[in-house]
Amino acid sequence: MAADELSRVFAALADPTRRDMVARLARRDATVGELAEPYDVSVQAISKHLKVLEESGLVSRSRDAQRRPVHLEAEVFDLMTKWIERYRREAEERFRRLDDLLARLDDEEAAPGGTRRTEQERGAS
Amino acid sequence: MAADELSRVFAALADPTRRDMVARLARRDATVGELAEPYDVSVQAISKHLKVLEESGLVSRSRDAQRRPVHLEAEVFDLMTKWIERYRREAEERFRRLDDLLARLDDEEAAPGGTRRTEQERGAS
DNA sequence: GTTGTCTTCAACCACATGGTTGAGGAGATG
DNA sequence: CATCTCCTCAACCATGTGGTTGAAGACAAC
Repeated sequence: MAADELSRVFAALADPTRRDMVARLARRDATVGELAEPYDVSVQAISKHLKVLEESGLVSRSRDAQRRPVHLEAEVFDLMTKWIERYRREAEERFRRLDDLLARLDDEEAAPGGTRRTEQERGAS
Repeated sequence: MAADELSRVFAALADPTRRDMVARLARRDATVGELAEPYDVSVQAISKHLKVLEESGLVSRSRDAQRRPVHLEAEVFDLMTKWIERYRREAEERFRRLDDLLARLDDEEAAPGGTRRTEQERGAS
């Protein structure tokens, strides 16, 4: 998997177990044992998932005796939403421009100037 | 990788080449060849990336002679943003409540009733 | 100091992923 | 028909990922 942060964050959330852990951590911090409890896998497997989440920046760990409380770092979400929203916006603007174009073609069709375009050619759905 | 759609979408975007393709497709549709041109990998590799994007629902392909124009399906972005925003909101509300709690503790400290909490115990950063 | 609890490290395994090359399908064009 | 272009399929390879078990580190508690 690529090394840049955005890739690590997307990859970290591309696993249902890790997404569920993040969902639970949004409500409250938790220890590794608490996090592992609901799932039918070893604690070591959860420890590995946490390592992935930590390396993506989604999660941080402190220390409390033998325990390692896990805390969600929600700011990292911004990285993703900024990326997504940027291209969603571009795609939507482009779609809007296409709407304008189709509307203009409709006008031409209704108006004097002879247009050769048919409903068919424009791909009526 | 897990089979559910959200996992597939996150996984699809966890690769810089695929993210770049999505970014370019936000501006305009493109053929496989056009998409492959900027990258230093084989066309077959790009074809594989497109398969991943298509199976995640981020992209659709039509047909134009031998060409297979690729189109971005931006609605899928909503799946992700909804997931992200839900837990970001929960985490923020929780943070806000913590702020309230700390403010209330400050009040108690300043007011009559003897509280045992010290600045230390609350973990002043 | 020994024991017990929480967690991680290491080695291993099965399988997915991203890349390669080579062959071939689908269609336009000579 | 022959050929060229655009694209995908198949086989292969190296590496990454998610899981396992066993050992061990860090700390509390007896």
